[in-house]
Amino acid sequence: MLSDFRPGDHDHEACVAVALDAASAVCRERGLRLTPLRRRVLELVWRRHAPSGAYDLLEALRSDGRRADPPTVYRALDFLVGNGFVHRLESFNAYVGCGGPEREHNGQFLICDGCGRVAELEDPAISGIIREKARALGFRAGWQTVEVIGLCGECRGRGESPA
Amino acid sequence: MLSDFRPGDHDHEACVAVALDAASAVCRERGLRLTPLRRRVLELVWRRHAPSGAYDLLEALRSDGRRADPPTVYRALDFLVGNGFVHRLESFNAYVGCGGPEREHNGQFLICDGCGRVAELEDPAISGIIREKARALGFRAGWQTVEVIGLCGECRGRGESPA
DNA sequence: TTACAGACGATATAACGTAACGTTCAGGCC
DNA sequence: GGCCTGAACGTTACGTTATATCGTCTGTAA
Repeated sequence: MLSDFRPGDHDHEACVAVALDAASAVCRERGLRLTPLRRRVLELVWRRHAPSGAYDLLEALRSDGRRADPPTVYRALDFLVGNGFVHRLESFNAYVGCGGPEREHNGQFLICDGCGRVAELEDPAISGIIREKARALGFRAGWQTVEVIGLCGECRGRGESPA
Repeated sequence: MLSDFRPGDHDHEACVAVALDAASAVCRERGLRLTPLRRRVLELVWRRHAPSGAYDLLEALRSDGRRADPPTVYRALDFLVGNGFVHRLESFNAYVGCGGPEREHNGQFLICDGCGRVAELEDPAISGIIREKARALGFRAGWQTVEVIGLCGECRGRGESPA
């Protein structure tokens, strides 16, 4: 698992800092430029464990006092998604921080319908069986989008009903 | 498997007709109204084995001479998706006909990057392992979105390169 | 210092989707 | 038939998500 449903009381500042440090390190390693804008967008994405929409991020950038328009945030997201620091959730048109940017991967996402939090798996059994079943039909699988809506443990405990 | 990559030379008219007849039958059974508009949208979706965007469908309705605006096509799609005649591909914001509308299901989609055609699986091994892996994390899985981009057999044969 | 490339600013527009309200039409009932 | 009702549809307006294009700035290196 690459990122878990963090308990509500975890040290979120530390959690964000770790993610930013990891991104810095990876960029240094690969000769990528983690510019202030890109770093800021990554931070904004990480500040919520729930998915952020591009226009939420845009508004946040503007609250920083920065002049920002859609291409600004989309360019930053392109960089972050392209280099594996952030994932896009297709079924939400939204973005979440990646828990393991050090290596390429094709994760699976559990999205809680109660609290909106997201956990990221990278389970070879899942990706493997999908690849195999596809291959049996003559299909060579490239990228897999696996997104599951449901209820996390905490929300089930609180008796949240699925939408 | 609910629908395959049909060979380029299959009898597409028949293929569309079968889908429309199946939908008619299901609607009759369930007391649903397959109105001319809904039927027409379903037909338009089926005329391509590749996904159709809502605005493509809108334009096609207009070419029919019909006055149509976005809510028209979205309402028809809501009906068709809600009752299982059509699936929405989240990663494309697009729609494809469903090969097995008779019963509820949560399929998996193989989308060819070469020709755009889509195959629909309903493989219990895939949905099962996802549900199990999620459960191991305390997560109760509801709806699964599984969409795989890759190359179908025909396109691999033609040497199409993945994008 | 010049040349170059990548990042960003700025404007405009494309693509996808929904809210709200009025009208029409099919089906049931008297 | 005439009336009622609710679903479907028409219509206007708007909200949300994403991209094209071109100009400017800045850091790097010849």
